[in-house]
Amino acid sequence: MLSRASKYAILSTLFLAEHSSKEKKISVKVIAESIDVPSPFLAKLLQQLVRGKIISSTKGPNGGFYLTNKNSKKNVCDIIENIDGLNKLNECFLGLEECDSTNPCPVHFIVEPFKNSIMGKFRDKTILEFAKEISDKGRVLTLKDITPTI
Amino acid sequence: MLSRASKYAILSTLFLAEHSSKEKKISVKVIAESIDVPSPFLAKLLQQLVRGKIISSTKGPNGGFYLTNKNSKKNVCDIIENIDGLNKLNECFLGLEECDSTNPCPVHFIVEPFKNSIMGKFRDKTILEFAKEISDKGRVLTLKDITPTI
DNA sequence: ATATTAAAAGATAAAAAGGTCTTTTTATTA
DNA sequence: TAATAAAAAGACCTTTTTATCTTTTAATAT
Repeated sequence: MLSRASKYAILSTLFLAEHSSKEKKISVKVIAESIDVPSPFLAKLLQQLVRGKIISSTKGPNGGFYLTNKNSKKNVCDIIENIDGLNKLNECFLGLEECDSTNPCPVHFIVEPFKNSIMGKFRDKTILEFAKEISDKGRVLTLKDITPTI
Repeated sequence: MLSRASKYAILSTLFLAEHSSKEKKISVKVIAESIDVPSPFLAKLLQQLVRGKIISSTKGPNGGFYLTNKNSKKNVCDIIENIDGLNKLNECFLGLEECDSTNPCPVHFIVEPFKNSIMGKFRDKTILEFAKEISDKGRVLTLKDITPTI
């Protein structure tokens, strides 16, 4: 569905929304360990998100990554667009070049409503709102194996 | 979403359902040209589908690929399962190891209903029914650029 | 100023996906 | 039974994705 890159980017951004601020920047290393993702790879992604103005960063001691208010009004679609490109999500389920309601692929009318509505939700909710939901409802935010040690 | 391999496999199987029979077997070359897909790569996939009993084949002159009645009662899920494995479609949208209604990822309740409904449809309709719909409604079945030359 | 800390940048490597080519096997038909 | 046609099998290549490592740049604190 999405590339790992996009998934890591989404998780990181949500993590920053929940845990960082202009006063409390977070290093790649910490983010990578928290969501359990390879840190040099994540560094690349975060740099790209900075260039895309999805997140912010400063160098040096006490530097790191964080979200400005403006950043936190971005949405999940913006992240996907920045990393994978949006047509990754929009393209035909069977990979046909031309596939729309006038020239549909065999599964077009099964898949289309699904795609529209999911895209809608990923555009409607800001990162901030997602992050709020996460802390309110205690959603999972890591690739770590969370199976409890009984 | 799906690998190209799965997409090619679905298109080929639907193509066979529409155009082949025990009496009219079709060679990789013809299938590959019809749906516009690289033929040596498709050969591999078709061989795998044969091993998975999704399609049938015979060697030698007038040999080729075709569907038996039993084959044509398989569904799209069977094809995906054979090529990508079903968890490719089932796995968490954000790639989390543990993601279900008790331990949901941030987008779980957005994505889950759609996944279920799409999977349902891919299980309900047989290849035969899909193929009928294609010939009835004239759905597109090729990766070729079908833009008309005006 | 200098040492330090952390991101940025770039080069490189490993793995997976996608694709090709060659040889072998098997069924058909002439 | 020999020639042929087509799948099966397997080795190999290419590109993309994922991941790592090293060096450079820029803030900050001392």
